[in-house]
Amino acid sequence: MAETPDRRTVILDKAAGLFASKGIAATTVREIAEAVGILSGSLYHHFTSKDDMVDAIVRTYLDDLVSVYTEIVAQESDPRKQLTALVHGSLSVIEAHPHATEIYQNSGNYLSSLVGYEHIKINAAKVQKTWLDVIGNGVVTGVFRDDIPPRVLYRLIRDALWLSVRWFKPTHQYSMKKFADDLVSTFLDGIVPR
Amino acid sequence: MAETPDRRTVILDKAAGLFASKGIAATTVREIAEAVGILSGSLYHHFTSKDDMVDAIVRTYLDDLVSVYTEIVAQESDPRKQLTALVHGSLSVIEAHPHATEIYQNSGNYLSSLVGYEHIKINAAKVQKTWLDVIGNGVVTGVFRDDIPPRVLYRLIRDALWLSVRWFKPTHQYSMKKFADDLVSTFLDGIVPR
DNA sequence: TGTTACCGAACAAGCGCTTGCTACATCGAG
DNA sequence: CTCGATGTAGCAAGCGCTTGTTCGGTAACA
Repeated sequence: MAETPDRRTVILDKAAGLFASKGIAATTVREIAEAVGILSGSLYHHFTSKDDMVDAIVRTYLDDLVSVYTEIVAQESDPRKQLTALVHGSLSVIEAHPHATEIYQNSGNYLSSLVGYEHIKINAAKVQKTWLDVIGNGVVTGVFRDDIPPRVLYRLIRDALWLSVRWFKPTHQYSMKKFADDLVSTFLDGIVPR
Repeated sequence: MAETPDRRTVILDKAAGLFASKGIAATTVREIAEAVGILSGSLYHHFTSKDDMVDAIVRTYLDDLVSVYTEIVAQESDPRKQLTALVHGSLSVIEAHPHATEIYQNSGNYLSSLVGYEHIKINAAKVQKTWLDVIGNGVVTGVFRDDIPPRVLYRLIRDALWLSVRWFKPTHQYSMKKFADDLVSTFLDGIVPR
């Protein structure tokens, strides 16, 4: 166990918080340094550039997400249960990396200009494929409706799910798990009472 | 009919396109000027600042949105039909102001630092209240389920609806109207066949 | 002759990043 | 145990560049 958390980790934490709340371009390296308690030049002992920090944040986040998704599709085969697990799994990743999630959802156009963008694109494609496979499988087996294109269903769920990081904060009365159940139920059963 | 479209309008159009695709902070006034075919300094004959352009773009957009919503709730009383009309109305506003929509959805943290932010906040509150009233009314009258908080339902629909500006482009086979119907149907009836 | 639209050139501020240097901890050789 | 060598972390200063913005001049037009 590290008694003192790694300096590099602290910097990434502070940077992620700033990137998430102000945007990447609007956050200066001087602000990041001040949040950590050092001067801006000293940041470059730990990272080669500002974009290097961004890359490290997003990379960790996406790797975690992909590994969670991989395990879900390996352990479950029923599309309905898979979809439920994907929602719960995604929200647990949001809880683990709230700042990174927000950065990834908000700053897509900045990320696409990064040097390490290939790695991001590959993982993003994996994530999308997972959802499309699960939904497509559900349509084929008849547990999901077939009159709406799977890619449309995916996008609706995807956006509603991931943008919750912008507004949803769990409370005693309304936990993250309850929210996940409600989200799943809304999409599976609809708003109109059955 | 204006034979030559207003210079100011042309500038706002080009600026909105750049803001939407690259982000506001990442777009320079020199880029905007070059897109119009003038020098950066000449922009300041038409606008007092870069933020002034942003404000004009978002202001027009939100005013249009609020007026569309106002007419909908005035002409329709059934919550289910109101919700359907809100979705269709929103998507027509997206078609009319695609760039402004994207700016508003993506650059919230930049907008919140604007001087004219009060006007934005007021209209944003009006929009939210419209949705919450419609959903809340549906819950009270029993046409919408009551086991999920209305503000959660609102957010799920809102995010799925407005983020479609990022990915949905109507085609011959799949029109905007069809997409609107599918989105309404997904939320009202759910993904599982009834 | 005034007004409108724009040019051309510049300005101050702020940006990411680099550099030369110091203080301190660690550690193997004597 | 001691002591020089080495690596780590940070400071202080500033460089080159880009940014939004300003301003005097000018050409076309009414």
